[in-house]
Amino acid sequence: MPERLDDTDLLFKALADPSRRKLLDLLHAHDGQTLNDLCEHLDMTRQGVTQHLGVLEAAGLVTVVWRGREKLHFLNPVPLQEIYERWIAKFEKRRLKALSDLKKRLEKSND
Amino acid sequence: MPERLDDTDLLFKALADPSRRKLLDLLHAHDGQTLNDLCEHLDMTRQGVTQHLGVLEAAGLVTVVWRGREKLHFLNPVPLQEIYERWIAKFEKRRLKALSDLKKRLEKSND
DNA sequence: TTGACATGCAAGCTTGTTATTGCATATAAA
DNA sequence: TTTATATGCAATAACAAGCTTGCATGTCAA
Repeated sequence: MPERLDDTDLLFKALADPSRRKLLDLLHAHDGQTLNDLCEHLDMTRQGVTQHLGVLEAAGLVTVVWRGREKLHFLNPVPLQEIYERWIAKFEKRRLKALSDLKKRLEKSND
Repeated sequence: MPERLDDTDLLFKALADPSRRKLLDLLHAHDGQTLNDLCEHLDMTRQGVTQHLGVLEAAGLVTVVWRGREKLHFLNPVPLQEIYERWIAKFEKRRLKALSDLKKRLEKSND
């Protein structure tokens, strides 16, 4: 049976591939591109790109709107914000504390 | 031949596994734990945990110090900060702009 | 209504990842 | 110096990921 993946896993796995990160950059540069637009910048078949976009969609990083026979892709940065809060800000506090402890130690050693 | 991975790739791939994220949380809760300490919280063999820690080390997220026959593990949050700057702050600006555009549109529609 | 275009769906190949088992080595403790 | 502890290294098996090829479908334009 296929393993059930939670949202965090979908998100980090989506980001763990250079082609997908490139797609995010492409959409950041110009939102609302069609599949064909995006394909022109990646060195793989259209079907490969489709699969990557599917992963980004499943992770909630990309939203799709159909216009006739064209599929327009839009970036959704909200999940990135969630990563920040859960996985960066939390660990950042520790880093800042370490710096401040170091500072205190240095000041103390100057006594 | 094995594909050469850049730093960003090592970092995101390191984060793309729930066991490794759990290890980061464990070290965040209590830094400097030995391999055996960490093993007690994961449902896999010691060797499995060793391999995960190797991935975290390669990504620069964990640093190791030997004390006799014990291996102590320390968290390094600096690479997370780099992710923030390159992959979150950048996209966050777009999100804030979208919100501000929405606000302007709403204000306009109230005229 | 025909042909070109934009895309979907699915099978299959190749490679990478995760975890295991088995054995080896170095350090500490009895 | 023997035994237990903490760990490393390597081969392998099971599974997942990435990409391709081939064909199908819906939409637009002449």
